Amino acid sequence: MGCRPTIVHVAKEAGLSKATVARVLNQQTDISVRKETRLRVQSAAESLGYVPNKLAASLRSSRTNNIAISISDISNPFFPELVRGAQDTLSKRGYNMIIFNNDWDKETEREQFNVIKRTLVDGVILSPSRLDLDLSCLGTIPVIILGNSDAYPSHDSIGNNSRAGVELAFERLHSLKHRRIGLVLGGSSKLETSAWRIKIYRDFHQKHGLMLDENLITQCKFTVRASDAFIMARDPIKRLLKLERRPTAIFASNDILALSVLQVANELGIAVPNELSVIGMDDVFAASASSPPLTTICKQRYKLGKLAAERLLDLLSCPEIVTQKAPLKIRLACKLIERGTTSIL
Amino acid sequence: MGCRPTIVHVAKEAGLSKATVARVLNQQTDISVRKETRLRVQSAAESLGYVPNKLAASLRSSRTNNIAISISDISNPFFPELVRGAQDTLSKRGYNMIIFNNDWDKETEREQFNVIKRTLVDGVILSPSRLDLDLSCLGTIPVIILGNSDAYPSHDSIGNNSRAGVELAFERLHSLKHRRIGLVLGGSSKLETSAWRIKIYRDFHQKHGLMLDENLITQCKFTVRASDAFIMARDPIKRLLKLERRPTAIFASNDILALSVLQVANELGIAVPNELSVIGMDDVFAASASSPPLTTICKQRYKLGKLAAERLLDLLSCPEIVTQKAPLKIRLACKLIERGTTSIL
DNA sequence: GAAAACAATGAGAACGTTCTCATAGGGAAT
DNA sequence: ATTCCCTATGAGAACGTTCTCATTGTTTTC
Repeated sequence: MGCRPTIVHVAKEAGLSKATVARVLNQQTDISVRKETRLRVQSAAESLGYVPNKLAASLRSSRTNNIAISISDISNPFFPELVRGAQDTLSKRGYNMIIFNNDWDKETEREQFNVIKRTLVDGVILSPSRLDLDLSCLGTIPVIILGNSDAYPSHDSIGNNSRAGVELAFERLHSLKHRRIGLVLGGSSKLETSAWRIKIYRDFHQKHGLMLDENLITQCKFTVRASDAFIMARDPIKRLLKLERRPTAIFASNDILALSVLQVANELGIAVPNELSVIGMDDVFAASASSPPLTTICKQRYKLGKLAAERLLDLLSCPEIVTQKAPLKIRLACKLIERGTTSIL
Repeated sequence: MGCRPTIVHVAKEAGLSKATVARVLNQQTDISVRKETRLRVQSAAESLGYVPNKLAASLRSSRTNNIAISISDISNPFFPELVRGAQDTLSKRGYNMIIFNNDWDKETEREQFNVIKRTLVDGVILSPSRLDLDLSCLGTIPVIILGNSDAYPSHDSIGNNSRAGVELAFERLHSLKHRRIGLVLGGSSKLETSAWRIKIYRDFHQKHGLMLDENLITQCKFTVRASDAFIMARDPIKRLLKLERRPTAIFASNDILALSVLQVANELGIAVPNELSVIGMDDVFAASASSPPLTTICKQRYKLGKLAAERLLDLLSCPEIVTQKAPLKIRLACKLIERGTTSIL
């Protein structure tokens, strides 16, 4: 036989109609099929090596069991574990995952939305590249937003409570008697993500009656690839660490930048944590593997993906909850993971 | 209109048949359609907000434009970049990628093969969990094997030339005057991957007339999650570094283990690279971000994924090459990336 | 003993494309 | 004028399922 056997072949082999075969093969336990019939179908399917054609099934039932996940870059250390969390949940329930990388590019993302719509996925897990994204072109596909933004009030969103996490870092450094704390940021200060961090930084200084030294705020270039960002951050960090009154502690807005701080400090002969405390953010694998291991604010990446997937599955199995209740807004708590890069002044 | 418009709606709107609409929308430039007709179709499609249904198209044409990639674990630092390389190539040509994680588990992998077959992907990029894998159940789907094994002689395979890479590491350490070189391996010595490394280690000693000290061979437990492997490796590594005659240099079979060496050495007050040289393997992101940055044998992960995808696309666009020629076997060269963890004795 | 209910199966439309073949119209060749 | 060919379009089957409705027995009910 040239091409693969279809349900019709199985039906013929078993001497039954394709309707009956379908009933057996779809395990619809509620529908009545004689036991003997069931066995006849199963042995016919087996002997022919029948494998159902998901395409045809999807076309007819308009359920594909495919989920799209749109992120900025799978090779950015932040994402793999998140994806894994989502995927473990999805595959357990028979869903496949299609990944899209948008490289933080609005146009790419837009084009991918079109692809997603053509592809007819059952749902989308979306880490938006920007806050002003038009989701309408996704139509009625259920979407879960990753991130803690309020830019999508009508969608479910699941994120980390990064603000509280950042405050946690500053407070910890303060309790360790640090009073000159550097802030290392990725991307321009005009970006929303940098802006609110600076605000928290200011509020922190005000709250504790500390003088704020603008020189301690360091902006690093934003780049798509993590390894590039790591390199590009070196110069501004070197400048920061060579200030005549250099900071005694640094908070970096992600682990990649924090690790860059560690490396530059090492090269300049500044001992971490004795002469400089460093706190990063995300708890990427490389953070636990540095020497000394990086103290960091842990975002629950795996759980983030897991919860997003679970919520999506809920929406799919029971669409009423979409309209019935207000959209779900989850903010996962960030934890301080104190490793080897922080010490009392 | 409740549901999305189909090609029939567009045809009606444009006052044409669906055949003509299909001709226009599929950009078949070789087929003749009047310019005016073309425009009429396009404006009709636009005004209705028509989005083609890929499912139906795939069912009819039996081309899905989906590629499956089966790897052990996307959250293992080795894979994201590889995946990215494949994906960049694929998406440029209009293919989507579906990811499967098998967690090194044969049963999981087998089950996923069934899913893949149901899903009707156009091709598979496969990083096999074992060497004795039965690929026959994938039927006639084109498969590209990732890895340098010869276990699949009839399939195309693309891998890194790891053996040459390992030799490179030993030779480099030798040229730096190291004569007591430790070997840190992941997984049991019975595993094929460990076995051939040990063989190279022995051959290296023989070639240079060095005495081989079995105590310098350290096996670390194999675990699925990289962060677990990193932790579990600490004890055996500590034992190695506390030997009365400890090695002056260490080669670890992957960066995760090498970083673990770095961390333990740091804790024991052993200065790297002055008192201990370390070479890892893979050039994972964390390797460049450690302090000092890790000298490592670089596997070309992005290129690996890219080449696999390109080859797959070649097979798809021109199936004859499968049968015409012998299977493609590519071994990408490994390079030594000398960073800060190696120095002359 | 007829009607009703139920269990088990079959027939065939529908999903939205692609693709093959047919057909209409118009110009060139004979 | 007839034939031929070429261009532009249409008609409708096919892809392999799911799903609705119909049909056939068999059992239960009054």
